[in-house]
Amino acid sequence: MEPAFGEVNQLGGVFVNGRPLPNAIRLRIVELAQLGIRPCDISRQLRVSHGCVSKILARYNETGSILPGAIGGSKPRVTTPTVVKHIRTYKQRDPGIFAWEIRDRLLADGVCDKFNLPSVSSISRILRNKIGNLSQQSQYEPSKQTSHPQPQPTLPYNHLYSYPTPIGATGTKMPNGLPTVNSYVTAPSIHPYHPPTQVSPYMGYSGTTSAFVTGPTWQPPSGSALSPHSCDITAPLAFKSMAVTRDSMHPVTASAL
DNA sequence: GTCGTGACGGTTGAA
DNA sequence: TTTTCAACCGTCACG
Repeated sequence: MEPAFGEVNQLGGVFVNGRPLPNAIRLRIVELAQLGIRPCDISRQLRVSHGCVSKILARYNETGSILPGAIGGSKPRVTTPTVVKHIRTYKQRDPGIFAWEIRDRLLADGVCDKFNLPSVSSISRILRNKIGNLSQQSQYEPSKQTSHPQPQPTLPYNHLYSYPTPIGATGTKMPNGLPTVNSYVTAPSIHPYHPPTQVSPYMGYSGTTSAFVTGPTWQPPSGSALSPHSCDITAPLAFKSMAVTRDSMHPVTASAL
């Protein structure tokens, strides 16, 4: 894991395997596409594989976000304290109850929905590990809250996955639920990347990534009709805040520094 | 020549 | 502290 130099693709572009392209590049891809430039030309121009261009554009069309998905982590926990509590209750009421019956009951009682319903094996594990050796009082009883409270499990991934509409926090969102491309634009706002001082994997892109926002070759679109999502150019901060919340994903800052 | 897609090797972070 | 696992990434090759 020493991505200081990155790798060079067939087009001569530099990338870091396993890491997302910089936001500036991603943004540039979307911008060029909206200017009517074909993906194959974008691919050549930015030296990004056409598969990647295709993927980023597809994602943008689908989610309205140029940002990559959340890398790493685990699925949100479904065995919340509440769920465990209910399972324990079911078990106490009916010691012979099967895990699958508990599962059905959790669903029927509205404790869980189909999205956060624990698997039978999870329930079995709970019965074995948390309830089987539970004396009488619960470790989740408020009166027994000696350790730190369990992290609220109903939102564990939301903070990561919320950025398909990444600027929702700032309220810059189009009626269709998608942010505008232009909301990401405006040079000073796109500063998630420290300019590659020495050896950035992205120096292969016709200059630094900051060249995309400050260089003479790219004028930020001024809210013309090129955005299918209309033209809100009032959100330079939107991108900035988004970048801040996701700055950990930045290849340069995360890997090369 | 263009584009969509799946395999692949890689990174990441929660459990 | 280390390992495991499942998410994601971009590239490449194929059709």
